[in-house]
Amino acid sequence: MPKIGMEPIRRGALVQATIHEIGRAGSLDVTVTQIAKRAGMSSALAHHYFGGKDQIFLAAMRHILSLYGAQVRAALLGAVAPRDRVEAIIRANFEAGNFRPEIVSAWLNFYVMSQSNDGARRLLRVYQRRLHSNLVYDLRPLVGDAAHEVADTLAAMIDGLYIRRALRDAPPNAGRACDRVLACLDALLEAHQ
Amino acid sequence: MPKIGMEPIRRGALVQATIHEIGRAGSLDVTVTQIAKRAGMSSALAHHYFGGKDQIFLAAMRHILSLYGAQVRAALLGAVAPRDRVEAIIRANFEAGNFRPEIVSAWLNFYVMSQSNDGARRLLRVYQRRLHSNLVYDLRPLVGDAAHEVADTLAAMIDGLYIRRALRDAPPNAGRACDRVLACLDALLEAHQ
DNA sequence: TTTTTGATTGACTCGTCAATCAACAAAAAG
DNA sequence: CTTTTTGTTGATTGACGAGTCAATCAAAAA
Repeated sequence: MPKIGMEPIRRGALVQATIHEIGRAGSLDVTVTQIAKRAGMSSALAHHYFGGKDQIFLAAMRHILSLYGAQVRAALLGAVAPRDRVEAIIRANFEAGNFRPEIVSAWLNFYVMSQSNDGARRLLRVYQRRLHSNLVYDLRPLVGDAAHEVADTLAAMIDGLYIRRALRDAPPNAGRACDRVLACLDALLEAHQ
Repeated sequence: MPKIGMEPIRRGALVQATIHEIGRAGSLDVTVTQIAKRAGMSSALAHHYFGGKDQIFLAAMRHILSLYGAQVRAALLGAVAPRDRVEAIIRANFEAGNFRPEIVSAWLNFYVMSQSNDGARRLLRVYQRRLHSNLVYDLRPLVGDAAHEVADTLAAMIDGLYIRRALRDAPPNAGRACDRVLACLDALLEAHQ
């Protein structure tokens, strides 16, 4: 069975399995053996490819973030006017997949991890900066110097709505939440002329 | 030394030590022995009084929540008009102590814990419900049936701003964040007549 | 004074888990 | 047909940590 070119396949399988297991457990209390088993290999192989448990988690999070980034970029392709672009960014954040339980679990644990792990902290900062600057870029034509302020407000709302999914049996306000942010956006735009 | 009536003192010391250690570690990867040591006793005694690690964490979180509740109640004493009362609730959430690193750490870990621990889930739901109903009570005279919607928006912003403190070296926008929520509140009130 | 009772701990058990390693299998290279 | 490279695992190690228990200590009650 051992063919060549297994590495990317194994890495991908481990990343998928990690996300799945984190979702199942709701925490990072997941053993490398569990992850490896779900990915169809031994724990030794997981260590071989990733080096350690933290690396596996970071790889999973990097994967989630890259999907997220692609969604935002895709959403921005069809939008031209600043107002539409801001809406597109917000909508991208609320796309179906992003609120799956495993993804929410991963995010919550990622926040915790970023408090003690340098790699996670850097990664989180990248995400926050990118969201912020994306928003500011299109908000500036709309509200001028208040762009930073409005961007922070919107970003906080987006993150906050994630937290409210921490309760497993949260009400099914999937797109409802998105509309709420958009309503807030309109109110803020109005307030700044 | 063994006198009578030690229990409440020991429990209090353990709760304090737990909050402190969670802040130090940034995660729940804290041993009962560490906590007990900081509280000036053996780990066996911690188990004796609380029964298990989870119970200790929950007690710490209940303590944090009770302090928070008291702050909100105190803030509401001086406010009469609905608009002022809503502002009081928001300001209470941003009071100095609530954003200390240990408290933020405790909250982040609490969210994670609530995904797998029933006690934590119940406790979190209590907090969310109370904040929501407090806000709705005073928002209804201001915006009518939109009160629920506005309350959710404000609650999400408050929670979201907590998350942004996950990065240890977050910018020192202590009261700045509060003003941002208030600005959003005004914009939303305006939007709903 | 004796007994009871709460406070307290050191030592121990039992389980878990990350990480390592030696060894084996198959394909590619020479 | 050897040698090297890549893939793969079972077995093991070493450390750590939650929870238990029997035993000790001192005050208070009888």
